[in-house]
Amino acid sequence: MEIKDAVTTLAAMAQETRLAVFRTLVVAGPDGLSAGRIADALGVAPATLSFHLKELDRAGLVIPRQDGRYVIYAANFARMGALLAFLTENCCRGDSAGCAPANADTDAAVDCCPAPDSCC
Amino acid sequence: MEIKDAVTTLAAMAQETRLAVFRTLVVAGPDGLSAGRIADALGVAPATLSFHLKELDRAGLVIPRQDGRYVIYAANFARMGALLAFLTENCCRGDSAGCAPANADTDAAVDCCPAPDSCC
DNA sequence: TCCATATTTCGACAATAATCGAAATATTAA
DNA sequence: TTAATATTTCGATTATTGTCGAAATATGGA
Repeated sequence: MEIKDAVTTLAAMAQETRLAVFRTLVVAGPDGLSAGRIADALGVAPATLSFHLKELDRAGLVIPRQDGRYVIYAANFARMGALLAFLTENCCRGDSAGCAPANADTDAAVDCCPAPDSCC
Repeated sequence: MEIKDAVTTLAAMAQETRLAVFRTLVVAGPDGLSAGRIADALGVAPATLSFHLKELDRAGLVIPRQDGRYVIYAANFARMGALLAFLTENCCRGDSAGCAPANADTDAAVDCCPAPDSCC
C-alpha cells in the first residue's frame, strides 16, 4: 500500500460516524448490513449515512452489493489488513517482525521498543 | 481506547505530511529526531511542520522533549499499539484472537473472515 | 550582553468536510 | 401500472483544515 492510499483509508476512518459505521460492519461480518439497518443502528439521517458510506467505499473499506431494493454493505477485511500491515511495516527500525501487537510472542521487540507490548 | 480517541489519533495520521512525519519517527526509533531534522528530511516549511507536530502531539502519537535549543520528537509506540488494538478488537464477530495480522498463525480466522490473511 | 540558530505562534487565505431537507432514482409489492 | 419503500444526489450552509510568510519566543555560544 502506498502512502496516499493509507491517507485516504485513514481519513475515511477518522470521523466518528464513519468509524462507528465501519466497526458495526466489522462486527456484522462478511454478510454485511443494509444501509437502512446501519442508519437505524446508529441513528444517522439517511442522506448523511449515504455520504459517509460513499466515503468508506471510495477508501475501499466497504464493499456494497445490491440485494433487491436494499444495498448491503460489508467491511472489506482485506483492505483493513493492508492498512494494518502498512502501519506496522516500518516499525522498530524496519524490523516489523519484532513488533507487538503483530508479533507479541517474540522478544525481538525489546531491541528497539520501550516495552514488548508498547511497540507499533 | 474510546472511539473519540481513536478518531483523534486516526485524524492525526490521515494527512500525508503528518503520516510521513510519524513514519519517519517510527523508523528513527525511541531516540527521535529534532524538528529541524524532520523538516529537512521531508522538505516541509518550519511553520507548517510545527503545526503538524502539534497535531500529532495532541493526538498522543509523538512525545516531545527539550534538548538544548532543539526539541526532539519521538514516536509514541504505546499509543500506536493502543490504536491497533482498538482497530482489531471488534474484528471477526468479536473474536479478535482469530484475526490476522494480529495472530496470523491461528486458523480461527477462517471462522469468520474471507481468508486467514485478509481479516482486520 | 548580543547575536545566531531553533522552534513556535499569529494572521490570512483557499480548500475541503459534515450536516440535512428536499427532490430524484430504483426496486418490490399490490 | 400504481403505490410504497430504500437509497442516493443535489443544494445550501457552517465549520474545520492545510499552508506559509512574518513576527515572537527560547536557548546556546561568542
